[in-house]
Parts: sequence; C-alpha cells; structure tokens
Amino acid sequence: MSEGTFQAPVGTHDVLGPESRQWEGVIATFAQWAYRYSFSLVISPLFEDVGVFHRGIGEASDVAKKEMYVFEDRGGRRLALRPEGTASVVRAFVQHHPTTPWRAWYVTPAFRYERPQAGRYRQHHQLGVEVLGSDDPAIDVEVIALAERFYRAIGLRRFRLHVNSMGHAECRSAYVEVLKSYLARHVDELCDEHQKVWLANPLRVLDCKKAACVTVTVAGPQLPDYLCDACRDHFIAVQRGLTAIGIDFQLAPRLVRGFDYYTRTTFEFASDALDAAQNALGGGGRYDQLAEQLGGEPASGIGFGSGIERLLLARHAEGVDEALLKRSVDVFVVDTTGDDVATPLVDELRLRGFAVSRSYDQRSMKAQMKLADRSGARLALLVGPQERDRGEVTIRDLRSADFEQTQASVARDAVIDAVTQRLLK
RNA sequence: GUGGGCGUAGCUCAGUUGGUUAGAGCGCCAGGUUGUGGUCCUGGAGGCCGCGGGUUCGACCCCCGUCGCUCACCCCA
Repeated sequence: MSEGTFQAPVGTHDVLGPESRQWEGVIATFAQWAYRYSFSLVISPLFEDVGVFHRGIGEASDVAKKEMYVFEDRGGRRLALRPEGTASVVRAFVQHHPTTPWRAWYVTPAFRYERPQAGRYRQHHQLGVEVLGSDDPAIDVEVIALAERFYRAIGLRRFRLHVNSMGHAECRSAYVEVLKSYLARHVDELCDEHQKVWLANPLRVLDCKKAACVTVTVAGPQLPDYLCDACRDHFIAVQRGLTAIGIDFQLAPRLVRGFDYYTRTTFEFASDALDAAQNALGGGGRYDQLAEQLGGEPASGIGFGSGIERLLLARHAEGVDEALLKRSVDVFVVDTTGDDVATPLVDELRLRGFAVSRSYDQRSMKAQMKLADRSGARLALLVGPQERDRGEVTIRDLRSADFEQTQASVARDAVIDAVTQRLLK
C-alpha cells in the first residue's frame, strides 16, 4: 500500500452494506431465539486480566499459549483481548452472584493471533449462550436445542450434531490413564506429530484427523465406557431429551474440544457444506469446574458459541437465498421543487414508522427516479412545483409496470393515509 | 510459525516476444425525454499498473526486497 493510507489490520475486515444486512439478520434472529429461551443479554469487557483466560481455557491450549493478544496497560496490568466468549461470562457470574440458574446470551468479537485463512480471522465474531448454576441435563438439551433451532432459522439445513460426554474430573482422569497405556502400546502407529507429543495431552490424539491416529483411536478405549454412574446417567438423560424433541444427533466418542474446561456433555455442529478445515459451525459443552477455577463458589455451567463469519460462509455454501435480505425501504421521496419540501415529508413518514429514503444535492427528476428504483422502495412520492402549488403529492407504485393506472395525486394532508393504504395492499 | 498462488479503474478482470497516448464489462455521472425509474443508445469522470530498488535506450511486463491479499499445514469459530 502507498504511504499515507491505512487499511484494516491483517486478519481483520470491515463489513459494509449490503453484506452487513446479513449480519443484522443473523444477530437479530439469534436475539429473538435467545429471548424465546428466556436468556438475557450480557455485555462484558473485551479485555480481561490475562489470568481469566489462562485459568479459564487452560494453560496448555494453543489459544492460551500462542494465540492471545496480551498487553500491559499504563497501570502495569497484564490484560488480554478475549479469545472466546465463555471465560468472561463466567468471570462476570463469579463477580456478581446472580440468582441461578443464570441464563445469559452474548455477541462479541473474539481475538486470536494466528495466520488468517478461509473462514478464519484474527478478529472474528461469536454469539452464544451460557447457563450457570445448574447441572440439570434438561439444560444441556435446551442449549443444544437453541443452537439447532437458530441454525435452522437462518436457513441452514446441511449440518450434523455430534455429542459426547467427557465425564467429570475423576472419570476422565481414569480414562486418560487407560488411554495412555493403550497409546503407549501403539506409539509407532500414530501420525508423525503425535508420536512425539501424545504423552503431554493424550486426549488431543482423539481429535487428530490423520488416518493413522484415527485407526488407532477407533480401535482403542472409548471415553463414554469409562464414565462413572452419575456421569453416565447424565449423558443418557441428555440423549433422551434430545430424542424427545426430535433433534437428531450422532454419538462421537472421540469428540474432545479444544479448551480444558469442558466436563460431561460436549457437542459440535459440523456443516456438510463446508470443507473439513473449517466446517465447525459452533459447539460447546458443560464446564462444571470453571467457576471454581476462576475463584468462585463451585457452580456448574454449560454453553455454546458460534462464529458469525462461519455461519455466513455455510449459508452461502448452502445457497440460502441472500436476495431476500437485500435492503429496501418502503418509500422514496422525489423532490424537484428546490424548496426542500422533502425534509418535513420524510420526517412525517418516518415518525409514522415507514422506512424512507430520498435524494440530495438537487438532482434531476430522472436521476432521482433512478435512485428511487435502486433503493428498492415500493412507492415513490413525487413533489414538483406543480404538486407544491396545488398542495398535493403524487404517489407512484414502483413495482407495477403500468404506472398510468397506479400513479395518482393526493392532497398533502392525506399522504400518510394513502401511503398506509397502498403499502398494506 | 512453515509453504504455494496473486497484487492493473469503486468491483470482476484483459494487457501480444519489454516499445511510446494502459483497456473491457459492471458500477458511477450526464445527455437522448420541455417533470418520471427498471430496457436501449451516446458521451464523461475515474489508474504513480501495491510500494522500494535493480537490469535496460526504454519496464504493467524481467530480477531482488518489502507490504498486502489469498490458499494449505497446525489449531480452531
């Protein structure tokens, strides 16, 4: 780029109209579904003490180790931009002690320092929910259901739900021991990378997509077989609940998610319309230790998060009709009087609830009509010297071919009624 | 962090073996209509060919560097 101009930093992007219309649609739809499920909006800071994320998502995770935006402020505080939504929300829960079960939804940017790629950014945007203070499996079912209903509401169809249970700390560590000794016997069959690092985090091997690792882990011990009675009952209850409300799912015994805080239920929605590298629409799970890790009283929690850019990619890949989301107004006011009669007319229409656009800079009638057409307006209101002198406004239906029949003049005082009538037809 | 591809008008892209005034389509503006859009016709505006250096009589084109975009690995949203 030439000197003296700026552009958005690497891995970030501006979203302008008309594309931003889709963002409005996705976020509004999510807000509506969150409302139906009785969630309330939580807004928390974009940056936190770095410890919130270190303790929250686990020191060992890639995100905490090398992807966080960490900085020191003028007061010497060590802060980090949020790399994901959950840890901040749980920190807010611990700080304010709201009555439980606490149900919160959010929409937020998230920051990760990594090389950008298709559907992957340094600043991306997530929306999601969290429920804290109850381990009732009915809540697991609701959180998963909300995600599923929401995806359908924005037009997605080609996705699958994978569900697993990681157990609580004790049954999981028992399983990890079994897994370790199993892997120890099959080290040389793993992929190159995991031959070296399997011991540090054996669960990650389950997540490996390489054929070698898949072959080994499929044949090995499966996490759900090692659950304690309580965790198994919980997992069965979640499955029953999903079935009861008609949500299809597949058991995925090797599904382990990236952050260390997950316990018991974990789930992921995978798009069949996207390449495997970025097919995760969203996911989440239960985190029954996280509140404690952040210094609060023990409180179980569960949530899910979804990347907005990912959802839009998937929607595009599925060919969801984006034309429906094209921005358009109800009325376009054309004023050729030179006296600016448009300003009060437009104001009056807007006060009555219509979406209204107009032109500026004294353009010709022809130019103004072109703008009216492109605005997508249903009606054009024309005021020229003639209408002004007679105290009238000409109403024209821009969507009808034969304007001779539909174009008519009405008294200025009767404009609102006439517009209302035409738009209701 | 590692590797591949690509940077020419607001957008999508052409640009001959290196040759003098850099093109198209779309979009934008104006006119064809003395007050009427969507089609059509005509005209116009808009480019330090990402940036810096080098080779050459001459560089959008070749070489080096740099920045940016993009794709893949890793990991994830």
